[in-house]
Amino acid sequence: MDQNKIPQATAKRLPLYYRFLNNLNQQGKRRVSSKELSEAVKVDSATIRRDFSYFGALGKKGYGYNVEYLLGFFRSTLDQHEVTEVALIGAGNLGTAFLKYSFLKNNNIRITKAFDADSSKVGKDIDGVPIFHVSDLEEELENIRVVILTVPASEAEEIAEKLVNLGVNGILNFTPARITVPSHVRVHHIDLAVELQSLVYFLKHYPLEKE
Amino acid sequence: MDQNKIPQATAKRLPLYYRFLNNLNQQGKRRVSSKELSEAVKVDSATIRRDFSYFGALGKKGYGYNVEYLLGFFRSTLDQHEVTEVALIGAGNLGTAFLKYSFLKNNNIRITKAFDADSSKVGKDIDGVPIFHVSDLEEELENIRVVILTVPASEAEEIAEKLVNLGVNGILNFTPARITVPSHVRVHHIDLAVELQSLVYFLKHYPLEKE
DNA sequence: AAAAAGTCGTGATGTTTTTCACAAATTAAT
DNA sequence: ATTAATTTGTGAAAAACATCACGACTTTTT
Repeated sequence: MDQNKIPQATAKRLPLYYRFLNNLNQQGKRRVSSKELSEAVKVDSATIRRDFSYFGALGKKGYGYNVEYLLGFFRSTLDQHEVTEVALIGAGNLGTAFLKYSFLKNNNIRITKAFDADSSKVGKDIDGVPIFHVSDLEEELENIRVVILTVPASEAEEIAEKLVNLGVNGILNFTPARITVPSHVRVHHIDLAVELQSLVYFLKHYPLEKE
Repeated sequence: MDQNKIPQATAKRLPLYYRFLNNLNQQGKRRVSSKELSEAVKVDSATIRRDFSYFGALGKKGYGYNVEYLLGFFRSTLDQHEVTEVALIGAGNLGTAFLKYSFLKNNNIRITKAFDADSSKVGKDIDGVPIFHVSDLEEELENIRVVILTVPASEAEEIAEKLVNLGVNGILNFTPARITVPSHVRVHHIDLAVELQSLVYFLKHYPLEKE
């Protein structure tokens, strides 16, 4: 579609840069160097310059980057001019955390509908997001193409299949189940237990320098 | 300390393998091939074989891997014989999700204490984990070395510093703040907003094959 | 006006990770 | 017994990613 030349590793960092540039801009900062950015987002400054360079020469030698210009550039690169609607499936603790998570208000992604299997939650809303019953997915999902999946692991596979049939092509999967989907659907897994266990493993087996 | 030869990418996948082997074992399965594993955890089978090979020849040609043997091997590699105590700082929605997250019961990591700034929560417990006030960190944290940080972003930096002073050397940071810590402290960032935004970006710019 | 300091963009290099592809070994089928 | 089908473990190649280091240009200081 676009420039498929941008490395995936770079693409993953773009939202991070974008958020930090927003912060800088709100603080009234006019310019920023790759070194400052590096300290803030904890990414090597050469990596940052390289990342930016995939989009052309965005900076000025001896000066750095103009915050407003860079912000505008990333805003359009990240399609922040249009709203992306997202649905949340599973309004348990984790799901609720997402619905109340104010950092999503920094950008143009909106969770507009939530679904749950618990009838007692249906009809209510959390932070303004209405909750529907999962059996109403077909009628209510409409043209939403991205969902956050925070259901119990045992439900994941079945619900994922239903979602795909309804046209979803992006799933942010927080369940430990590695769901199987057709090749045109993208799934990003965030596996909380794995993250924690892996941190513990690194601590024991990859000791860091004591300063 | 150990074999620092194991690539980090491999180390990150170990807990995933471990969990899946546990499932297989509970299902009574005796043998498994890298191909089956691959389909289940969505990692290329050659990568799995390579990963395993760092630990020696664990399988048998023409046969595959013995589930019980492999499980036992990973159990000790991942130090599952001893319990790792973890504290949770910030018992909001996200923190509560962790406390109730049963998948941590599959392994030997235990969240034993939670802390929050909200006095009305202090003294209660969530799923058996007692909640203390953050001002009592010094007395209560004791010899816990790993924490899950689910506080508001504005508090992150200050609390992280306090934690480090109390001897913490591993932080699983769910706040959008990129905290600054001494070099002997390991921080893994999980940035929910970035993950969601990055998924949306990939969907728009890296279209997948239609089958 | 000149010198010093700062900073980008990028060629080149180094590192890490993934993947291919196949000999060797084992199991299963005939 | 023989043949066919599996499957590992790994050398080698490829791909992806990060970092170094420096010329070129800009800003700041003297």
